[in-house]
Formats: sequence, structure tokens, C-alpha cells
Amino acid sequence: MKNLTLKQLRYFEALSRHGHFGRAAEVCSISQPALSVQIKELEQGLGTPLFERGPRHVRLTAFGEDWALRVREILRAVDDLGDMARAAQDGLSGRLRLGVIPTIAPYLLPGLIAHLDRTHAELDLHVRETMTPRLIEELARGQIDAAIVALPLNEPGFEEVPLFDEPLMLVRPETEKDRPVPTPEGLRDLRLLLLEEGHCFRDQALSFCQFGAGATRDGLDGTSLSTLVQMVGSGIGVTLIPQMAVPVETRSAPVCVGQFAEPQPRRTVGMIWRKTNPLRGQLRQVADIVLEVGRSLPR
Amino acid sequence: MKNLTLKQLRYFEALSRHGHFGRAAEVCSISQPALSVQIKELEQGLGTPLFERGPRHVRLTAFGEDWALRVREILRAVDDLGDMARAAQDGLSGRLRLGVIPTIAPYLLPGLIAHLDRTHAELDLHVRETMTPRLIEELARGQIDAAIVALPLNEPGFEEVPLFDEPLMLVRPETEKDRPVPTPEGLRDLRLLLLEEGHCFRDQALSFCQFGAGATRDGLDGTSLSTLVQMVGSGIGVTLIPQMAVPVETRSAPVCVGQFAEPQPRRTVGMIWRKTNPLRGQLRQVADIVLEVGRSLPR
DNA sequence: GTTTTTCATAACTTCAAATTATGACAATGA
DNA sequence: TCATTGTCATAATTTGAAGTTATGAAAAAC
Repeated sequence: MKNLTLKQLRYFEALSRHGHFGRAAEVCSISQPALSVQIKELEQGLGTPLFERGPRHVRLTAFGEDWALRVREILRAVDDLGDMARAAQDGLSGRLRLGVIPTIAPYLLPGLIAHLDRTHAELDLHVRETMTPRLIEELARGQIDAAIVALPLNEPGFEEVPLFDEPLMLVRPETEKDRPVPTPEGLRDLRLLLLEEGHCFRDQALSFCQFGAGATRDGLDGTSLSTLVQMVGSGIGVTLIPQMAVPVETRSAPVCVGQFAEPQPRRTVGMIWRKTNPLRGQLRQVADIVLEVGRSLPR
Repeated sequence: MKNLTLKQLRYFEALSRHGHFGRAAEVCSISQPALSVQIKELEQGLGTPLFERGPRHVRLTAFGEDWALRVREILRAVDDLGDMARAAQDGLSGRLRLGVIPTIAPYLLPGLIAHLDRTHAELDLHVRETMTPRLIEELARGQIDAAIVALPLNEPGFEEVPLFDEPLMLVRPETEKDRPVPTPEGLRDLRLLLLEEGHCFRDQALSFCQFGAGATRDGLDGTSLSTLVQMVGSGIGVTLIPQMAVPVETRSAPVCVGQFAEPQPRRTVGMIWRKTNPLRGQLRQVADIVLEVGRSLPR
């Protein structure tokens, strides 16, 4: 196994994830035969098959699975090597791939992008908006450099930097403006509209209302905070949104916003990245900027 | 930094260690210009110099130093990939590079090699004999797979397996056969012959005699246990040798062997390897065999 | 000032790794 | 059942990266 190449490892990794020679080859920007040959040479060099070619699927062998784990680590480390050069010439520049969860992105990003444009024009910011578990996965894989999420997560291997926290606000139809803000228990008797499964914000809201695992909830699920607020506006129920969403979301619907009594529900917004990411110096700078932007959001 | 290759990393590593293009190229089995070009491309790809070319030396830049640390880790991990295939088809086979310290090698190896030849002819055993610190270094670098040394070492990242322990014996001129074996304190008044600096066995012997750091010792240093025993035989002084060395070393010199009173000085012989070495399954098997061979040594 | 050491550059060569074209084989569907 | 489709392997050819030898340039050593 003297003439192993990084290309082969990259091809292997692609094939292991796609389970299909054609598609993996496309991802690698090479032809399918080229991939076939390289995989074959890899297997010959090792003396063991890595894939099990079925008529309708290509799957990793048991050994291949073990191998893939190490290969992914290596590829990540190699990609980090490239980033180190940028990290060395510190100052924010180059490509930076940032993931943001959907309940933060629309409110924080406009300010963040404007700020970065003004102060760090050299920075080539790529933003990816998706939910927390996906972001964690992409961070681990090195597909993004950092993510802005709700903390804490306690993922091993990741550095978490809490930035600021903010209360969750109650959104009711405007007609209920003068009625008192209910307690968490009182909330349970209202029709509570929440984001669909998978959003961490949904879980934060649920935990405030202390819905147990088994408790049924008479509510509807929306795909975005914006949708939820519109639904509230049409009198279907009530919902919770984070404070940063208030100015944007409550402008265009007949709703009113209420603050809960202490202890208020809150969420902590922060950044995470892989502990070993060589860009961590840069990322700390970005975190400072995110904090600044977060603090200056309209209340 | 998309077209980084493993070859480049290997060349980089070689150059970083030799500090000389010509010699590094030779180690890599390529011509000097080939190495020059690859290093240049590496530096161009990164946009940062990795080496500082002085008129009489090639040294890593500060950034290069950081880089080298990661590169070495990567290369080690890559080399491990190859070993995994062998590890998978368990059973002892293929190349196994074993380091042994000089105060164990001559006594244990004949039996070990004979045993392995008999029971595992498939195994291609390479033995390297040198002192502990060097072995540790080579283990870390992946140049050897395991080492037989005196424990404990407590090196982070290494797995230590104690195998057996044995007493250290006193070797005196034959003429002193009937005199009582001295105590550790009594030893200090004799001319004690020891191995030269660097041998861990020297330190074990010294610690038994409780020579402090500052204490001067009226002794001579030898380069091997064999030399020491010959010197004892010619009446120059006394020495300590491990029990396993007794049959071999005391045969050809007019010396006598004495056992100390309890608490006897002892040393523990064991094996170590990198915790992440994929061959650890195989190495455990080898350890069992070493134990067996060790136990069956003539007393 | 000549020689030596050492790295860089240039011109040419070689071989690994692409490409395109095609084959084999099983599953799918009329 | 037999053509059709999807999918991976093989073959022939081309391309280009990485190697070689030859040589240059610059500083150090004698």
C-alpha cells in the first residue's frame, strides 16, 4: 500500500456516501470508468474488497465501513492543512462557510452580511441555512466552517461559544391585546402553533410549556416563524417566537406581542466549530462580530 | 489547495527532517530537482513559504513548523490505513517491525525468532535494536510497529503491556564467590561497572544503589552487558545484569553470580505500541508469544 | 579567484490517470 | 419472452503531472 493517493481516498469517500459509481464519479468530476479503475486499484492494493457490488446497489463491506471512518478523518485533516495558511495570515479573508439555523438566519444575517461587507470586504462568506443536526454533520465533515445555533449542544469535538441570549415572546391575535399574558400552564389550554419537527426552537418552546413526551398537543405545525405569525394573525391560535424575530415578523399581521413573567423562556444564541479547525482564530473574530450585530438588533 | 498530493506531503516531511534538498530527495528515491519542484508547488498552493532557504541550511518557517505537526499525523494515519487490511484478516502475517532494547535483544530474540519461525512462518519480522527513547520516537513516527522495553514508561498515546519481571543479579569476579552478597549501600563502596548513558538499564541499576543525582560514582561505563561481564571477569569491578542475561554472559568469563536479598532489584519487561495502531490485535498475539518465550528462558 | 556546495530552472521523457467507446449482466417492463 | 434500461467493468487511446538529466546561479570555503 505504498502508492496510495489522496485522490483515491476522495473517490472512495464519495463512493461510500453515494453507493453509486456514476453519481460518485460525477461528484468527483471524473468519468465513471476512471472511478471504477481507481477503486479497483485501491482494493487490489489492500488485498481486500471495500465494496460489495450488488446488482442494484454498491455497499461498503464491513471492513470498508471501518476504513471509511479513518479515511474521513484523514480527508478532514488534509482539508484543514489548506486552511492553516489562511489562518496564519490572520485577519478575515478568504472563503468562510457559515451555517445558520432557520430561526436565526432571517433576522441576524442581513445585519451580519452588511457589517462584514463594510468591515471585511475580503471575506467571501457562504451561508447555509438548515437545522441543527444537519449543521453538526456538515461541520464534522468539513463542509462548513462554523455554525450559528442555539446552545448548549454538548457535541464532543466541538467548541461552543455562547454569544447572547434573548427571551421568547408570545404572539397572539391583536384582539387579545388587553388580556393578561398566560402562564406556561395556561398556554397548554390555548391552541399553540409550532414549527414542524426537527427545529430546535420547537423543542425549546415545548419545554417551556412543559409538554411531556406523551402529552398530546392540540396544535398545528408551520414551516417557518413567518408562517406561524400569519396563522396567528388569522386567529387560529398563538405562538412563541424569539425576540429577534419580533420586528420582522409582526409587522405584516394583526397580532400583538406579549412578554412572559419571570422566569421568562429564553434561548442562547452562539457559534460552534470543530475544536481542531485551523480557522478558529478567525472564527473567534467572526463570533465577536456576530455578537455585536446581535446586540444591535432592534428590539 | 485542491490538488495537494500525499507524495508532496511525504516529500515535505522528509525535507523538514533532513533540512537538505539533496538528502531528502535521496530518502524519497527521487532526484533533487523533482523534490524542489514539488516543494515549490506546495508553497505556491498555500501562498506561504514553508521553508526558509539559507545559504547553508534549509529550515522550516514558523508556519512550516505548525504545518509539519499536522502533516506527520496525517502521514501516520495514512500508513495505518494500509495496516488495517492486514489487521482485518487476523492471524499473524505480513511485515512486523519490532524494536527491542539492547539489554533484552540478545537474550530474548533467538528464542522469539525460532518460535515465530516455527509457528508463524508467514510473519516477516524486522528487528531494530536501539535504546528506549529512540524506539519511542520511531513508534510515534510509524517506523516500527511495536517495541519490547522495560516498563513502565507512561508515554501518552501508547499502550503498555507488562509481560514478566525478573531480578537483577550481581556479577562479581569468581574469586569473591564465597563472600556474602552486599546490600545496596555496600554496593556503593565497590567499583560498579555500568552501561553508558542512555540505557534504561543503567538507570534501573543506579536507582537500586540509590545514587543521588549529585553523587559521584567511581565506575567505568561499558557499551554492552557482555563487555561489562568481561571487565568483571578481569577483576576490574562488579556489575548488575538482568537474570535473562546470566546464562549467555557468564559462561565465558571467570565470574560468579549472586542474588540480592529481598527486596531484590527487578525490572519489568513488556511491549508497547501506539494505541491507534490498527495492528494492535496482532500485537497482542505477539505479546503472548513473547511472554511464553520469556518464561521459558533458561535460569 | 577558483572550487565546492546547494538549490533552482529548463528541456525532455515517462507513466499514471484521465477520456471515450464498448461489453457484460441482471433487473424491469411490455 | 425479449427488448430495454441501468449499472459497473474492460479496452484502447490521450493527456498531463511528475520524474529525469543537464545546466545555471549564488553563496561559502579554500
